[in-house]
Amino acid sequence: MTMCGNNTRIQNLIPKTDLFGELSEDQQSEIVSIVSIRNVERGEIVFSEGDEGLGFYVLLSGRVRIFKLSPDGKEQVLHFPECGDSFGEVPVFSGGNFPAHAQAMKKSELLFFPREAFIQLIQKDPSLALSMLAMLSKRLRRFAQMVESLSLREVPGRLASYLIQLSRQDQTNANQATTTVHLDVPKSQLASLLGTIPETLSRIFARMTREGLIESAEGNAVIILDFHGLQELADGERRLA
Amino acid sequence: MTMCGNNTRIQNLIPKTDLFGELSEDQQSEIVSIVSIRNVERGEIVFSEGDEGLGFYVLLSGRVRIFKLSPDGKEQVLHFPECGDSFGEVPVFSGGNFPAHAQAMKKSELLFFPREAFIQLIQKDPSLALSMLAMLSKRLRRFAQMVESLSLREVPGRLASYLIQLSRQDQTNANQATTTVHLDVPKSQLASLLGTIPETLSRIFARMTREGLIESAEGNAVIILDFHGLQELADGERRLA
DNA sequence: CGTGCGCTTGACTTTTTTCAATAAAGGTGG
DNA sequence: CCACCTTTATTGAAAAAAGTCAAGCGCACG
Repeated sequence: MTMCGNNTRIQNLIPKTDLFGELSEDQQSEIVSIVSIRNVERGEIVFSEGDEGLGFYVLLSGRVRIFKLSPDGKEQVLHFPECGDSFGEVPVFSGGNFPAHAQAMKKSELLFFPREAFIQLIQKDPSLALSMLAMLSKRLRRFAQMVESLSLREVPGRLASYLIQLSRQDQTNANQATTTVHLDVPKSQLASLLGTIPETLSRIFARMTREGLIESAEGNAVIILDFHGLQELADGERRLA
Repeated sequence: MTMCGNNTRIQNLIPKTDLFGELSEDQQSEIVSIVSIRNVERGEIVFSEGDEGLGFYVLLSGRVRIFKLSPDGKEQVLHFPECGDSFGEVPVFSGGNFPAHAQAMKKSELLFFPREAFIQLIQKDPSLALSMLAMLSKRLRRFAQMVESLSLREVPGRLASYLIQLSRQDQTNANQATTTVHLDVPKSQLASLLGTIPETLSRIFARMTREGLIESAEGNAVIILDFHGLQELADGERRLA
């Protein structure tokens, strides 16, 4: 039920996703035939925790956050899908409802995969199943990491890990004495991803600056001075004053 | 390379697992042909975080804990597989190493599934893939719950949730005014599962007792008096003095 | 009948959150 | 282009939650 123009766009983007990139052209057109596209505006809720999970999504463009909400309104971000990543798959395979909320942080394009049709596709095509298993396994690994991080490390260590991780992804040379990384989300959202609040995050950036680990954290740019020091923080071998 | 006696035992147990219960007899014997059995003693490490993941396990009998270790020796339990549950699947599908440690808490019997052979099985048999997707999805849901719990709720709320969950599983009537639940792990391990330490857990049991939410928590038996009060604690609508 | 391990309790410290106030930044409409 | 307003970020002071350290109890097991 998608328009022709959309189908062309989908056909161009499907091959770039982890999930479908390795499929044959025939298989890819089968995918195209079951998906629909959904455009969402900044702030729009894609789905809420507890909604019936009739299918899952793939992020084509824009930015979405997946998060939990506590009774008193505090938020914990579970993850930010990258473009090409799927989200909301859990109820597709285990039934029931979405385990978390999904909200667009800016205008975004999503693909929607209806549950039944997708399961039929998997049954015809084990390699698709393996791709999905790989996707869920990676997520599981990151969640395990997150649990460890929340429980076993203090906020400075979690932030240090995050900065190191970012600097690895960033094209700039991670072994330079001085490296600039660019936060891909507002600091308030980063706080929520790290399991803390903006005030605490702000104070820790300030302490890191005082100790010469970073030069500054202004706007979304963090200038790293002491890579090795950050690594020690992340490993719990060092602590901030 | 398993002995005949073991094969019989495996054949009896395979049908009881979530993963393989719905397969045909032919498919089940294919499973039997690739697995090997592994017996472990109390305290024995099944695998360590960072080990190469050459396959995954299914718990047949006994008890195993999956946990993370911090540099300074603190532990966070990720989960306790039930009999019939698989664990250590992540590297099978996403490659790389085990994301956590697995240790037997008592003498246990495990099935080992070698990676390559299992993947070939999946390729022949999409319903096996769907079972595994369901297993990983359920785990993902529980991990998301755990992250929420660690980040958004205090220890009393986490413990209350755990007790309520236990009482639902327990055969005894959950709507009785007074219900006794039996902890299936030592309190020190429960503390680690809840992301805290034994001292804190102990103090919270004491506070719950003082407030009349439970009558006692002696040994592994917790006698619940005020089910509704626990629910309020879990939902953050109430706090301990 | 010790010995050791798991559990409990107390006093104290550390980390993080809460509350409040202010400053800076970004977008909108006059 | 600027004034305004909302959102986002920072900083301080105080409170709360949980962790550390230390000591003691009780029960199981050798």
